[in-house]
Amino acid sequence: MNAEFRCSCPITSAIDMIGDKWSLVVIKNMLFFNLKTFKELSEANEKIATNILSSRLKGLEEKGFISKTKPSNNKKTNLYILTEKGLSLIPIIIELAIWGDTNLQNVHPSLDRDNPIEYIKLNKEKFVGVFKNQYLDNVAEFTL
Amino acid sequence: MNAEFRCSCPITSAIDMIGDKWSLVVIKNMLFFNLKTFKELSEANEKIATNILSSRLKGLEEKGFISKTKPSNNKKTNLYILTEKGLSLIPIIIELAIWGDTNLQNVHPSLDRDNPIEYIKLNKEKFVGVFKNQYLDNVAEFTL
DNA sequence: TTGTTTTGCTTTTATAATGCAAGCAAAAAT
DNA sequence: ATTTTTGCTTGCATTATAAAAGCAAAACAA
Repeated sequence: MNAEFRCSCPITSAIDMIGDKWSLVVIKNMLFFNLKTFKELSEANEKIATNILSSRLKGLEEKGFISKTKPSNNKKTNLYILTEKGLSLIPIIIELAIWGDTNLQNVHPSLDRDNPIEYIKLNKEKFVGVFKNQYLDNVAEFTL
Repeated sequence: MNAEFRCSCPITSAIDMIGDKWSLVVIKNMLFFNLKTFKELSEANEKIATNILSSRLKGLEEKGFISKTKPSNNKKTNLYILTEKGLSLIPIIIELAIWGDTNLQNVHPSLDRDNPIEYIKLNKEKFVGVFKNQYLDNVAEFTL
């Protein structure tokens, strides 16, 4: 996962940065399911291999999307928290959610539909803020 | 590029569908630069290898994002045209453009900035329609 | 009409990304 | 003091991407 850029196009460059198979999935699991530890992330539905998770967490930290901290009461467990830069990806993730929800039901019958996407469509901008604040609330104790 | 799905999450499933290194790049070049032939697509800035382009065009056609036609006056050249399903990816592509434009300048000094992204940010929904209509105008002669 | 290009690929071989299984040390729990 | 958990790493298999060459049919130029 080398972050070289193929050309000067911002779209292609965004894909070069976060367009691998796992980066956005990890960030989504942190954002929507409040997963924070290696264990939690490795047990998410997507079943990422631990060596890949390890290398993605390293990469995401180097690129500034997440920060790694230890909780005061535990010397083993690391907490991975989204930074502002990580949260800046919310609009992309929301568009992926909407697109998947509206376009994939036919080819993917078991796709989750018990989600609030119909509401999100009505006011995307608002929900970008909602998800961001929800996340910041959730991690507030670790970022003070 | 197998379109199997890792889980039932619409975000992860969207990435499974269009999250490889090239699919969105090819679609972007069709959409914004009106590239339509194998030759034109292979000569775009990203310099995709012809074997990869070939396999992506096949995959995108199978998945319904593009359609392949021959112009009436030429028996050799194929024209690849975005379908409605292909055009449904515009919101994702626009978010990638905005994100890349606002977040990548520091790490990618030669990033294009002579683009209308500042305007697009002001009214994303509108520009989704603008780009779609612009494209449909451009390919009208081939889709009648 | 006979070369010569062009187009749209395929084939081959190399490298990089991802996946799977096992292993392992430090910390935490019992 | 022993077992379990956590957060990884290592080794190897598989898949995806890349680079280069080749090639037949169509289009073009002479």
